[in-house]
Amino acid sequence: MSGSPQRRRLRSPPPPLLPRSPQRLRPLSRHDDADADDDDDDDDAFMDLDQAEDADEHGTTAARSAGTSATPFAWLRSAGLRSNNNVGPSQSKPRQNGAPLKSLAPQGEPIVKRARIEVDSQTQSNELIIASDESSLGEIVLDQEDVRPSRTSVVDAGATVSVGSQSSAGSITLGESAEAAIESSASLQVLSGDDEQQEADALNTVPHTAPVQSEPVDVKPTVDVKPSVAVPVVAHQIFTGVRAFVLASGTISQQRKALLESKIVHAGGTTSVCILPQSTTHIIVGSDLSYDRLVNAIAQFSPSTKVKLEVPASHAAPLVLSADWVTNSLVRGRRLPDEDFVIRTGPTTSALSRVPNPSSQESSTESASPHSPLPTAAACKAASPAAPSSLEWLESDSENGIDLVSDEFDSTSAAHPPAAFTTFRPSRKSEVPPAMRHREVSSTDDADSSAEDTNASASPFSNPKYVCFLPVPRQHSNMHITDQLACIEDFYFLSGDESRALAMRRSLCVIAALPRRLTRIQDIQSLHNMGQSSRAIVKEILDKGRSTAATCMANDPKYTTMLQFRSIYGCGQRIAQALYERGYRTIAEICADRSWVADFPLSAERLEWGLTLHTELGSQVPRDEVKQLGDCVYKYANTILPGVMMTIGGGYRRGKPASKDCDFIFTHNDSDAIEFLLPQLLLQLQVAGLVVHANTQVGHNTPERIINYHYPIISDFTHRPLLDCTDRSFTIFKSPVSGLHRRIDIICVPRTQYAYTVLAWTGSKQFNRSLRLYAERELGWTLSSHGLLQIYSESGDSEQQQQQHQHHQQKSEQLGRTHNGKQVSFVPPVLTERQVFAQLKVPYLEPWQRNH
DNA sequence: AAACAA
DNA sequence: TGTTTGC
DNA sequence: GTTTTGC
DNA sequence: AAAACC
Repeated sequence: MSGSPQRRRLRSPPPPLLPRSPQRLRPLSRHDDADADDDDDDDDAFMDLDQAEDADEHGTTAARSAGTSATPFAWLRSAGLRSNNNVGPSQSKPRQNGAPLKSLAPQGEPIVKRARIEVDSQTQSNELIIASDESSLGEIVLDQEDVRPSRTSVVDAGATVSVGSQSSAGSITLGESAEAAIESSASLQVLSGDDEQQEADALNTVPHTAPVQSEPVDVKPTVDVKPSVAVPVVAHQIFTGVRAFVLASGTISQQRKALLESKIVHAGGTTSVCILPQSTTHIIVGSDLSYDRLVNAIAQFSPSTKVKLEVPASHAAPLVLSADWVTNSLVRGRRLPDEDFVIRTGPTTSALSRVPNPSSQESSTESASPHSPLPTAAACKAASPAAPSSLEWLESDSENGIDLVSDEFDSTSAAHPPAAFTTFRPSRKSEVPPAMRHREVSSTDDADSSAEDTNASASPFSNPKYVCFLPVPRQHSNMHITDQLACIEDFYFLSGDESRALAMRRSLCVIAALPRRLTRIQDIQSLHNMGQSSRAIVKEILDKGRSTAATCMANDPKYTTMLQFRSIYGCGQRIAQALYERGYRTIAEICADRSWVADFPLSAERLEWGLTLHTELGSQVPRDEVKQLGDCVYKYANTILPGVMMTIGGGYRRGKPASKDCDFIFTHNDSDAIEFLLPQLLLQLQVAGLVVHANTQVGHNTPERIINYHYPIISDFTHRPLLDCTDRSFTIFKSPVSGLHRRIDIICVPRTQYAYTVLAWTGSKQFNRSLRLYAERELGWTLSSHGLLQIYSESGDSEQQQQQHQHHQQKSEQLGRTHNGKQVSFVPPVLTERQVFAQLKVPYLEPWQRNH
């Protein structure tokens, strides 16, 4: 199979025909950034399908990016980058002394001798960069005076400088003591060329042999090898020196734990898999744990530790903080004071340490604080002012475990915890009575009301479980709310929290579907997909007109910058983040300095196109033009294959006045006829000079055939699609209408799949996800752009048996094939979208009602 | 869904 | 098997 | 309490 | 973040 030696060759497409000169690019105009599109769907169509486009991108990028390269940022790499705007009192001293350390082995590691410290005044995030190329380093403490926005100071490594609080951004609270020191071993790291992350972590724990540098620090005027592209700041290294243990319990699930850990590590901190008094600096817990659970859990993870639940007078043991400390700090771009997030739980059991939020009654008084990321800090302060009760100590029988007081038990990434740890994990027995699992999800409530019987009274609005039952128009009476929810969704997505982004999008859909302007929070109190957080946000908007969280997020410099990057064709969340961390802050910088090419070998070509045509591809295609382009392409197609049918999908079909791209779906009643359309069509369009670049995937073709249609066709034959015959091409089209380059997707499918394909490519994305989730959970069917698959549940409660379809699939034979390990069969295909809705038992929604 | 990297 | 991107 | 969240 | 699943 595989065969494809040539496959590889095919993949290397001709270089873009367009000018690649970066210089020519104009910087992105301000306006586009934000969002003209974003959100919504712009992307519209969705579907599944296929794959990868031209150059591949993928993986690696993110990971390797960091270290490798060279480029102007090399100096950064070699230097220890460690920014630290806030050195918590708790960590500095204590750590230095008792820290368990593993010796740093690296022999040739460069050590920082001279460092350059810079405050990023632009973002006011107070990021510091410490760079150096020398070896040997001592304790370095920054002096407050030296840290001023826009100032750069050269610090000797051996010297001790103290950092006081910084005034400008108002927040950095470095230890109040002017002494707050940045422990050299903890704060300065030498990143070697590759793998900085790991090394950094490793180095982090290493105490330098000589804590104090005796070495003379040569302070020769450092040569700040500043890269041409400014802002080579490592973003948000706000957790430097932090070694956190994240307790997965309560609101912190395993998944959330992993997410928090990755964020901590990303921001310069480290994590551990158990609690070690001398190494762990913070214990991150959910704010909903009872005192008993907390004590219990901590005991299980700390072989011998004293943990205090209060802000300590001394800092000998780890601090127990709410997870909000991490998230709020990240959002704010600076490390918030520990005190505001200390879990103050008295043994007084009762007090469930609902931590920060006083008014836990969301029902009536939902202040945005409960879980909304931002405002919390403030809320905390207000709420937990006075009495820090006495410090509470938790003592666990030290014997309990092995004495692992060594770092062996620390793992930077909890991902691969040593087996040994398993023993320390809390034995969470889920002895839930198997009973009560009524599978009757019936309450799916048909679109409207119908169900909800019991307490239907609550809301005057229809309340289905899945938003695909709700008609969502493009414009509605609560745009002021949904715009802000969209902002929060985007923020979550860009920050890597896809689950929250999804939840926020579902809530957005619920609000967008309301028939009239919302005035009373009670009206949405019991609606599905409107949870505590979403309601709190909406309530705040109803009360004050604006969500604090949305506002903070919208003003977050990293977020706005990444939004810009994401507007580049070929640049997704991952690459946007990598670019940001590499120091880029504007698209113009990316155009000017191409050093990233080596870092994203798999995405480089696509990015080149995206950058070169950024302004053109970034502009929306007016409805009229979409139609005209459709006519244009259709003429070519109909000439090649008379009788061909075409539907314009995407946002156009949903009624948007302008779209991000154009989606044209072709079919033909003669099922086999469509088979050869795409290659020929592309060839014609290319010859005509309309298609400038294409990324094509052809479903069931022979290699020879593809080779014949060389040019823009890049395809692969290793796999046979589950339901064959999906030909698609993602092109860059030179519009004869506007003269601008446009993104056009051409999809060709057999008539039997057409309804499903049009449905899928019409979107919106969220509508698709919701519909597919509903189909799977409630009907046991898998919906894709090719058709419906019935999954045979082992329980054998087969509903109507479907006759299967002849379709070949790679691994399985005919009928009883498997999909994701389960037995499946095809549901008889239908010819119209309405029929698909009927099959799914979902009330039909017109395309313009699918703007979810 | 699909392509890659590991 | 896991990551990334895409719709 | 844990898993899933679209394909 | 929310809901389903066990």
